[in-house]
Amino acid sequence: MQITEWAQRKSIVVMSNRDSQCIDTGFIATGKRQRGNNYFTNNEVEDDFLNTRGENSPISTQPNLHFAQEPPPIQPSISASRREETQLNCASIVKKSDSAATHNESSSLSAAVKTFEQLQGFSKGDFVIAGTIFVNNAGVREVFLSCNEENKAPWIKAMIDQHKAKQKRPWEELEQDANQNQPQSKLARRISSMGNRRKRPWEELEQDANQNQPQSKLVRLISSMENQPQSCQIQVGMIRIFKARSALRFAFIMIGISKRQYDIEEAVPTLRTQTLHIEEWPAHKLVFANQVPQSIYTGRNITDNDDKPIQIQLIDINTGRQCTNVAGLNIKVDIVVIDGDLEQEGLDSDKFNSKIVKRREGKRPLLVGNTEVTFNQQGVGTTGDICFTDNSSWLRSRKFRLGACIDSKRCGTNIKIQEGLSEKFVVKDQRGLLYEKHYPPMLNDKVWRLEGIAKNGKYQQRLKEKTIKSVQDFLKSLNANPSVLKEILDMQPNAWKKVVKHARTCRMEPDLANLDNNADLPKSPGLEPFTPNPMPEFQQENMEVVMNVPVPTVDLLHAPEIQAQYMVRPISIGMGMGQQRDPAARFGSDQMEYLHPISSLNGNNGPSEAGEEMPEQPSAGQGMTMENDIYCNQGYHISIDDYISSDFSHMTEIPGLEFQISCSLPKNMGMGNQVAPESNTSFNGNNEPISSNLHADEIFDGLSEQSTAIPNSVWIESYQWDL
DNA sequence: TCCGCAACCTGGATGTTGAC
DNA sequence: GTCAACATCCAGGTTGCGGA
Repeated sequence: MQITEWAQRKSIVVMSNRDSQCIDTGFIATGKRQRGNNYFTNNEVEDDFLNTRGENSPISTQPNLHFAQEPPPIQPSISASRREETQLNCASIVKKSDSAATHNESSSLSAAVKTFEQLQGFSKGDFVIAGTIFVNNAGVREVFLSCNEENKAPWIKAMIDQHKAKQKRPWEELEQDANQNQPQSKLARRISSMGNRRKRPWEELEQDANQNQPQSKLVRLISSMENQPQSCQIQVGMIRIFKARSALRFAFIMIGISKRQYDIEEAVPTLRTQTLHIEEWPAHKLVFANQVPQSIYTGRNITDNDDKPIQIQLIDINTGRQCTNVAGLNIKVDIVVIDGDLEQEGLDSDKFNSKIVKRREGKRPLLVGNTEVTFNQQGVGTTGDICFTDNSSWLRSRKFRLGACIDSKRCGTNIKIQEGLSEKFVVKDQRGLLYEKHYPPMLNDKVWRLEGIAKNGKYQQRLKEKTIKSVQDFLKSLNANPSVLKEILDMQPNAWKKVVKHARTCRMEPDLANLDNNADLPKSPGLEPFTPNPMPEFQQENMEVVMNVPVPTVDLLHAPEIQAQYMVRPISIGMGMGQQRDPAARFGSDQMEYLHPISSLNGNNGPSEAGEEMPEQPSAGQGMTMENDIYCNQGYHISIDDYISSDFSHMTEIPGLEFQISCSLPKNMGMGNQVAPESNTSFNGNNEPISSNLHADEIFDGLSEQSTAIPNSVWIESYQWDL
């Protein structure tokens, strides 16, 4: 069945002035046929068509392909009740259509119409339409909707008005003034400079899309309306909704339905009719089964996030299931490089082929190695050793995708299989490994492995002058006196927070001493996040105030008998309103019921239920984890994860909430003289509540600043445990 | 192959301007 | 006065190129 034939039968011009491919066609909405009028239901439309054909057309199995024998007649004005009825019917039709759609929902005609309704404020009930959807090489979908004569004119007018309203920009009038030799206003100068500035990526994209349009959309719209021969009674309205940085770009074209028969090609010689064959719909598609890393280095084998080979599966589009028995098919899949700006949505062979990235001039083939994949009997193909020889920065998208396609001729099959695309990723020059940041950083990493500190950059030089060369040095300085370190770096506040946060994720490994400090390979990217061992037993009688810094880390290195994993987490955090360590005495009996321990890392915040019992305080010999030692007033608590990430923002929004933060360490953990005992602190100052949006770092700064002023307002604990 | 240099790109911070 | 949009500045990140 051809659209041309269908259109001629229905006196509908299906048109496109671009190189577009039809991807969907059918009736979007019709009314219900009743005695005395000529509304059609979807099924009736299909029945009519089949009856006309007198045979079981393959189209009957194709969703969204429902053609009526006769074109919808002129529709009388729709009453409110009729409109509601129609809309209900339409919803049913669309739902049915959607459920049976054999291709991506976002590519379907009904999805386009839904979008159109939302953006333009029209209802399907306002018009009786047939429709078809095309996608051109630029990835823009064009939806052709036909409506009845009666509603056509007001619809077009409304579309134009809305389009004008959207296009109107405040400076346009001033720009016009400037063109008329009026003295330039500041705004006009700004407009002028805007014209010279570098275009933003989405503007370039828009420009590309517009290059397919020799005239503005509105000009074309009006022009086409004026120039169409009366005999055709064709009115064309067009609005392009362009959404920057989004693949959802629809161009809506409304075409009228003529009551008369006419020669389509003669009447509209510049328009091209589209052909759709049922055989063109692919039944299977290739899918990348595992995820390609977001960044890949040249010269490195392409594997997934788990360092396993990339796998490709053959999927039945209709069922969505994997084809597990392909033994009889001689299928070989080629792996190619695709421009990252190609989207899965509306993917077809032409678009796929047009986006294959070739090598740059003078360069080696972009992808080297075994780029041919053979399916096993389970329908899974596995890539061999393949790697990139060139980075992806020279593309506008700056990203590649891997593409999987099948050469039908070479495979000796007529089966059409939709090409597959991986997620987009960046391919970096392998030299990038030389300055890659480490997540998490290691203590013996150079300090420029931290975010915000460039190799040989300004900050590294400043730190170097103060003999801060490694992450370990950085953390030492941070713990001893963060304000001094902050002063040395003299960073922007956000940059400072960023580098501190990154440094605090520092991870230590048992074989630390054996690591090569200058090794440039990424350090164990797949390592699991640090998990502390169970804490040893406390010996409360050995309590000793030792420090005030939030993250006891560096000096612990001098206690080799202590396992590293104790070092990167705070041992205890106290949050409260007073000095006593006994929460009951500290908060008073009236608040006791709201106090509760942090017994897990689930991050729950908020008042606990009344009546919850106070936890027992740690005592000698009692197994206790640090999570059990975090309190605050008003029934809120802070999780260890929050502490690690230094994010107290949700806490500081609580009026009246006061912080008191302290950390304690076993006294034999080698803190030595790094922290002066007199710097033991609290952060409730003069018992004034903290109500501003303080970041953890600011809290810590406050700790230092206020420590000497309130020497006795301390709630710090220390325990010793047997190691 | 490694390294240094320089140019360019990118993103965040900040200031300016006009609309409301 | 506030907010949004935009330009400008700045520093880190990335990459091409040439020399050792």
